[in-house]
Amino acid sequence: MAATIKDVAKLAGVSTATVSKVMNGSYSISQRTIDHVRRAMDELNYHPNLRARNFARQSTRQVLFLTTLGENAGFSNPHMFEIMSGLEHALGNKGYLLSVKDMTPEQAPEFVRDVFESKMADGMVIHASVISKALDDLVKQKEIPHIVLGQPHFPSHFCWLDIDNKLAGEMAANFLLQHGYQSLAFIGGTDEDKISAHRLAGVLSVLKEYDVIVPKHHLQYGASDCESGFQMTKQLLHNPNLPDVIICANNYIAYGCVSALKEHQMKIPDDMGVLTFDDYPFSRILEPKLTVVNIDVYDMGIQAGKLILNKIKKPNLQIQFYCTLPSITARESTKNRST
Amino acid sequence: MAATIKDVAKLAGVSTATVSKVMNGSYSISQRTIDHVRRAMDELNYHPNLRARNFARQSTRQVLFLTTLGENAGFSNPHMFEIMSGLEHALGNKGYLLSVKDMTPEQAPEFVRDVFESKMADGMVIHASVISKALDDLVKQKEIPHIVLGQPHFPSHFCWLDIDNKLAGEMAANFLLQHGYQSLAFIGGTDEDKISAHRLAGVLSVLKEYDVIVPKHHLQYGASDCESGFQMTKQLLHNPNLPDVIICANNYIAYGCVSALKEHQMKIPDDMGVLTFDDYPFSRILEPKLTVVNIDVYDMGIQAGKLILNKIKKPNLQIQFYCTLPSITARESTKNRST
DNA sequence: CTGAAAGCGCTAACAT
DNA sequence: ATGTTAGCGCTTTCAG
Repeated sequence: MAATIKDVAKLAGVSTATVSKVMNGSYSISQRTIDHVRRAMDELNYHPNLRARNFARQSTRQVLFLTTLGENAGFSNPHMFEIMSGLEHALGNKGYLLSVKDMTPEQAPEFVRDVFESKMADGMVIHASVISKALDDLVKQKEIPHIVLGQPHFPSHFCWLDIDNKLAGEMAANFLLQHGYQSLAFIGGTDEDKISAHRLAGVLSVLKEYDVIVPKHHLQYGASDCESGFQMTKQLLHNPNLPDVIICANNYIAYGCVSALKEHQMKIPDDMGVLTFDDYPFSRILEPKLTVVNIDVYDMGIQAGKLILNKIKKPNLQIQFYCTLPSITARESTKNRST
Repeated sequence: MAATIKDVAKLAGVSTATVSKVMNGSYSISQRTIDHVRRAMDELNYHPNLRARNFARQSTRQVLFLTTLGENAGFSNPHMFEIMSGLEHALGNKGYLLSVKDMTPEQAPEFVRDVFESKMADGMVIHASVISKALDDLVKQKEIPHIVLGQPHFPSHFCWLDIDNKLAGEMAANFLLQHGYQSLAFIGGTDEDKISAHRLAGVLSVLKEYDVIVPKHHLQYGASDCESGFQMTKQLLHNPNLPDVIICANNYIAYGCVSALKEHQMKIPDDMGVLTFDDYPFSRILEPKLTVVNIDVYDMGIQAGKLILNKIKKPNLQIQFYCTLPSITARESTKNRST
């Protein structure tokens, strides 16, 4: 049987209260006693029982990550796991443990309520894929410490965190203009693809600022996959009025775009520049390697961890965040044309 | 303040023991009482305090997943997260919660010991990337319920679970021979890459069985990346004695292989067949789509979950497992030559 | 600076 | 079929 606080107390010749104080760093204990207790703990190889501690403290030092974890999630959504890694690090650093729970939006309200009432976790990080109006009501009413990953697509009281895709679009456009590109095209998802839409909005806002006119056909919309990227690029090339660079809403579209350009014997970046968002999964492997506006999802996880810990400490903290700065990685698919 | 078991007992006019029995499905309670208690629970919106329950039960219904979660892990090792998804599902189904903890091999022994002594979790799933001889000793001595994901590269007492890469190699070779291929080449990693080595061993064992001779230069070894795949393929093509199919140890090598074949104007599958292992990340996207021997890592997670739950129930269960059957997905990069 | 003792909320053995 | 009660191991208040 493992040693308990009583054993330590007995061996050290003090009370259990004193042992507890030593463990928790109370100031009112003499160095002498501290040493005694420490020695006793070592000797007995004492490890405090966390279950008892959690119970007594009424806190588990545990944060729950709620998300949809379908089969193939590891491959189709590595970003989520990257966020999770960051989250774990931020929590682990502060002695908190991260737990993961697969969930549908339908199950979420009941589960969240249960977790909260049963004190299973001190706080929750909720992926936007499982939120709902019902969850919003619950979370607000019970004042449940939480952070939502991803901007909710409906008005809500959630405290959330997201990537600034519009800013990413702005950075892309600014970068290209500064490098002497004058005619930008954008191929991306339809309006349902909010990420693509935000990136495009950022691009357009910069172009407008600089009074750059964008011909209608320089904006192509389609599905967010390779095939669609291929088709959209062909559409673009069909019109004699060519852009000098194509901005692809994501890596899959970029893959199709590069294929189409190659088929048309166009050299990248000499005949056409290519820029995309997100450094995954093709941008580093494609020939030529692509210039990207990258988003640091790992850092997003860290931020989420810090936020939820804050929320746990000060539950009345009321924030709605929008953050993580994108960064540009210039590679071979663009060049400096201004020189 | 949330309702406790006492409140429920009082309202239902029974003892707390009875309420507890109702919750835990004891058979010796009359339907009448059950109904009363249930009603009282609903009325008070009672949720049992898990911290108290864990404490009383001396179990947390929680399994810890220990792994190295470096920055970029989500992108570089999606398989691990896919396993994790399967694991979560297997555990969640049985009412267990999965927690995740980043860890170095150096930290692992102390942490594992701590988890075990402190009863923080009922069992652990340990990724092979964090195991060590020290951990093996500890786990054996303390009889800690665990499953290691991945075959240890040293003699140990661990209970582990892995993909049968040798079998995957055998399946690849059998598949190709059955489809009329007669001269197989293999390009893969050096001996350090155990996965590649096992796959090759499987291939060779089948070829030996059928008395197929493999010319030395049909086996190429290099790094496990695209560039190396490219180079190894060029080496292969350099010799006039060409194989009719190239088996690539993994997707990255396959990517380089396909690039090299294209550069040499070789048509796939007409001039040369290509087969690879693992359906990620290029095999479904490359032109042509690749025939693969796939490994169901999600299922591996499920198996791991079932195993660890078994171990938790019956700690003296002594097994060393080797499992998850590979499966073949035939696509465009191979054809049937026997007709 | 230290100790006694009262919980924390639930479970389970035992008694009825 | 149901109730009594003794823990589970630690924290924390209050008294000394």
